[in-house]
Amino acid sequence: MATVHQEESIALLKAHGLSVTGGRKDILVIFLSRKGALAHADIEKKLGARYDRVTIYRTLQSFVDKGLIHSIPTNDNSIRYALCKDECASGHHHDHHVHFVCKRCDNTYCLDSVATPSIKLPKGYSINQVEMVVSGQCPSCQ
Amino acid sequence: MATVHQEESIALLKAHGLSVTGGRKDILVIFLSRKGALAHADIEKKLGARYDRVTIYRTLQSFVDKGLIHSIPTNDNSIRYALCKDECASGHHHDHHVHFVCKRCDNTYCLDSVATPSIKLPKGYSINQVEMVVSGQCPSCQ
DNA sequence: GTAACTGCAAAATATTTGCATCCTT
DNA sequence: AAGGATGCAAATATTTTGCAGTTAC
Repeated sequence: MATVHQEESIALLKAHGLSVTGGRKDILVIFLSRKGALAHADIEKKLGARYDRVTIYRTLQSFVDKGLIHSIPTNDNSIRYALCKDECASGHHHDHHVHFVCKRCDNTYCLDSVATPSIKLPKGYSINQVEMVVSGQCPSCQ
Repeated sequence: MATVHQEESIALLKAHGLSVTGGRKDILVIFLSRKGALAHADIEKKLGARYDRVTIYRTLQSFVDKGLIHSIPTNDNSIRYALCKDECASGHHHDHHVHFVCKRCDNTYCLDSVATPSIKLPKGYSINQVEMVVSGQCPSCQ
């Protein structure tokens, strides 16, 4: 199982034009094995002291740049990252799904099956991107 | 005009159970005269060196606590604050309107006239709050 | 007069940058 | 071998906390 994610992470890195290194593999495996979104601090905790904090910053940034992960806005100032779906091209994210934050267990999920509803804005606004973050309680916490 | 906001800010502070002080008045006047949302840094810049940075932190926090302003999540890690509508009670925000971030001028607007569309989640999720942030170009920047 | 707000100093935390070294391709 | 990734040190930025003095009610 860990092996599966190992190989998948290598393939993903290559597919996104990133060189395969230990740190990138390990961080990507964390994303692959844990479905929810992760904050910088979560990753640091899960990695133990294996990598420098600076490396994590740079790795996450490179993942975002290459369209491997995307950031999810939260109102508590903690940016979280989640894996992108295949449609995400480098630099152009098309994550038109809804993010769910559980107020009980604090996990963040990407509800891939739920599309962001279409929305109509007043005259003069052009829409580029829509982010929708729903909070409440997830199934495990009911 | 500035006078109008002065008096309005005093009334708002009292209505929300906050004592009226110079700093709170000045910060609230900024929110009242500038319709868009503001980040901590924006406020600090507009205030000049009149108040300590710590005071601004604490003032914003007290405004949020008392339901005077609410925070808007953005994906660039900068929390922005905007005035709440009347329906916002202390601690219980009911901001079911859409936030719009202009990618050109970087202003954030609360589109009060636009309600967040209703959404249906998979079984097991209970919805507590919905945040919707649309980005693109605002009318002034077209 | 009392409770709460403010400024200052300082601590704690988070993020960025430069550079030398090491690793991937 | 060359370019990029990493670790370390340090600079910078952000946020929090404690305390003494001041102000609002």
